[in-house]
Amino acid sequence: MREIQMPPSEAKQRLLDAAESLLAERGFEVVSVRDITQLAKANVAAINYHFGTREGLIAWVVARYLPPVSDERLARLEILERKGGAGKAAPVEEILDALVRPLVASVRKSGLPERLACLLLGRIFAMPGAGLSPAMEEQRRAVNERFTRALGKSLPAVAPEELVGRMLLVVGALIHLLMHQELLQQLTDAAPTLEATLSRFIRFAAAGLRDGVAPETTVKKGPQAVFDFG
Amino acid sequence: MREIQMPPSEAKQRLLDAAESLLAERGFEVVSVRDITQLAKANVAAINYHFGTREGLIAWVVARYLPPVSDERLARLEILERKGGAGKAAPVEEILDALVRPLVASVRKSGLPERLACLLLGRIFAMPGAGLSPAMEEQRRAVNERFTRALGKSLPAVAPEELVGRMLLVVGALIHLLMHQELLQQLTDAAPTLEATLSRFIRFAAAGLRDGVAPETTVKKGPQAVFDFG
DNA sequence: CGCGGATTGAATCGTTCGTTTGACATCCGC
DNA sequence: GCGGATGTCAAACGAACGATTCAATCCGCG
Repeated sequence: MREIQMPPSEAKQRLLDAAESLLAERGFEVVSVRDITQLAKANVAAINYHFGTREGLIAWVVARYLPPVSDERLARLEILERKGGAGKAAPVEEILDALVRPLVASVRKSGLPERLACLLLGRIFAMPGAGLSPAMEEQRRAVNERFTRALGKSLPAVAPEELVGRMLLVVGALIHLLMHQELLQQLTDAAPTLEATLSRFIRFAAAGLRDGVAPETTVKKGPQAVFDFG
Repeated sequence: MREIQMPPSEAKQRLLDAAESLLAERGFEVVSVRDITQLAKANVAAINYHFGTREGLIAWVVARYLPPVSDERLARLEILERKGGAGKAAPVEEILDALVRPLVASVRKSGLPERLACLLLGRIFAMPGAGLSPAMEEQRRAVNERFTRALGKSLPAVAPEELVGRMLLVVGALIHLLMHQELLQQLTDAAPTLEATLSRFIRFAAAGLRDGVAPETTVKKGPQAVFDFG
């Protein structure tokens, strides 16, 4: 046939990249292996060769995004707690910052357009119990538990069950924000940056978490923006 | 053949009920017409006969849930505003109550178990731009706009774009709550009622929406933003 | 050079998808 | 009773799905 051939196994990378884009754009359930191979300019068999099954490829995509975010979240939280010393509880805003800032790091690091990267992260966090590998599932659970405990220390006046209930709302708000951030840019005239949007999320979530607790019993962060990169 | 035959077009109702359960449990994208007809003990062709297409059936299911909720939401909001009189703005909590109470009414009215009904509502509100008919889409948009304006009157100190951003978070928290309410029942020992959970949502959302506002502030003019959250 | 593992390609597997067909059953106004 | 709506049924349609096969090709290494 005399056809030139691609360098070995760049196809694997192309498949991962193509899968990333398509899964982000359309969702995990409606993207077919043929969609992916077509965008990646690869053969249908390549997916099964490199990743075993379609689910295997999806697991690879998730594994490229979720663990770095989880690790950095935990690392930031640990730094935060160390900084405060033994008895001190960190301000709610800073804990939420540790939860959220790894997301923008992940978005920037990925080669994807900001919109797609946010969509992908949103979809990953929105699919608990459906498709995530047990390891990823456990990791996500551990991070949630860790942050809930940390917030509990900063909000001793909030009963543990109440805190869990509020955290469910916090996580939901964050997921929805990630998946529909684009709406903000067409609803408002100006196009807010991702940092500004997440900063608003932090203020909103902190206010919600703190609801009903007397001001003096909570460690508060100053009024300055959490996300001031520039 | 001598086969008994079902009463005329009870099958249509059975198909709707079966579709409701399955769509709630598994999601709109992964339920096949054969899944539905099997649960409904009906023939595969019945779906196309009664609803035209698979999407037609889904539209019927959505049309059974969404419009009543939207109508009652608007009705409650109107009562609220009438009650307050011309210049008075309603309390934030009462506006949020008008937003969520129709949900529990819909859950109770539906024949579905509470868990499934909440799941279905959550999935409906979570799929903006994907699958909803233009009429439903517009209805949802109108409700969002209406409530955002009402909240803007009660929170004149919050800039309109800021309010839109916060509403995105409110809606996200509500959707996530509807879809993962079950988690609360296994994370906490006690099983909170739907009303209690939604009441917590109201307090949380009100606190988040009110963040940073002094008790009394000046009234600002709202812009002509189009309101469309998920 | 030639061997061998790694990778790709075209073709095809069996399955499931949504939809359609046409025969058959039931009901109702005439 | 008869005939046309109204439903239901088994069967089949073409298309798309994930996965597999197997020969062809590439590349490092002897």
